[in-house]
Amino acid sequence: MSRAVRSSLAVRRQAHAPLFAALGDETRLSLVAKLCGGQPRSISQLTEGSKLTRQAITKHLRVLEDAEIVHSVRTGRESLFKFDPEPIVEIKKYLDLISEQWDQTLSRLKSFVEE
Amino acid sequence: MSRAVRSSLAVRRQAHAPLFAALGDETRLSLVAKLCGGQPRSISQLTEGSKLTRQAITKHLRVLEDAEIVHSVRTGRESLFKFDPEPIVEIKKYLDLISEQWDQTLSRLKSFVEE
DNA sequence: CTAATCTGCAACCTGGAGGTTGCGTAAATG
DNA sequence: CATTTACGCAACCTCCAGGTTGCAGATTAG
Repeated sequence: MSRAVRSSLAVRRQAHAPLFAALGDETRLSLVAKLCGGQPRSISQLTEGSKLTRQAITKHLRVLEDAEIVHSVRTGRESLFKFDPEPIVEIKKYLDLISEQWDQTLSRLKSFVEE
Repeated sequence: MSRAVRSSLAVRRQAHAPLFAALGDETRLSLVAKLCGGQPRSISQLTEGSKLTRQAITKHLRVLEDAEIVHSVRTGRESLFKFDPEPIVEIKKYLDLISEQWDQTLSRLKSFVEE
């Protein structure tokens, strides 16, 4: 493991854990799935069809908003939530670092066995 | 949003939420970072340098093991934990579905504006 | 054999996540 | 203007995640 990769994993850990946590809930994944379709939706719309209360959905949306996976804009009496892809990209980069580190290990192991 | 993509997001949601949740903790991300280096380590080794108790680390390892991000093998008096890359790959695929859905939206929006 | 090491199990504690209900207010509707 | 709709705030509840301590058993070391 190179020092560069290890430090990348360390430095970004604190920043990324809350992102994973925000996605670590079935209800919130459902909200993300609805919103990444592109069309901004109000809280009431997002509550439709759910077994949960509007307030519960609101709390989940706030969690996603804190993680910046979603942004809200108040328009009139309703607040519209829209998807922001940037944190998803960031998380994928982090996972790529892990995979990369693992692949390097495998290739080292392979060359070791081949000697 | 095509029906195929939407159903993929729905079907896999229940399976993926626990995976994200398992990664949604700084301590566990730290453990993953150590183990994806390739070398299997014992609980005591993984506890070294941490401010937490061995028992706390053990609990975190069990969470990672339930998510199959890590596997343990008891050898003698110590149990060795090793990294398993498969769930990480699975998570990346899921994030790719979300990104793909978002990109499709953008391209539709773009062609709409260009008309 | 004895002592040190590594672990598992169980009890216990605490804070916060996830959920509900109730109420008040602003905005759209008719 | 009266009513419905959409929302925010606050209090409250329950449960479990995350952490600790204590103890006992198995394994290794000297």
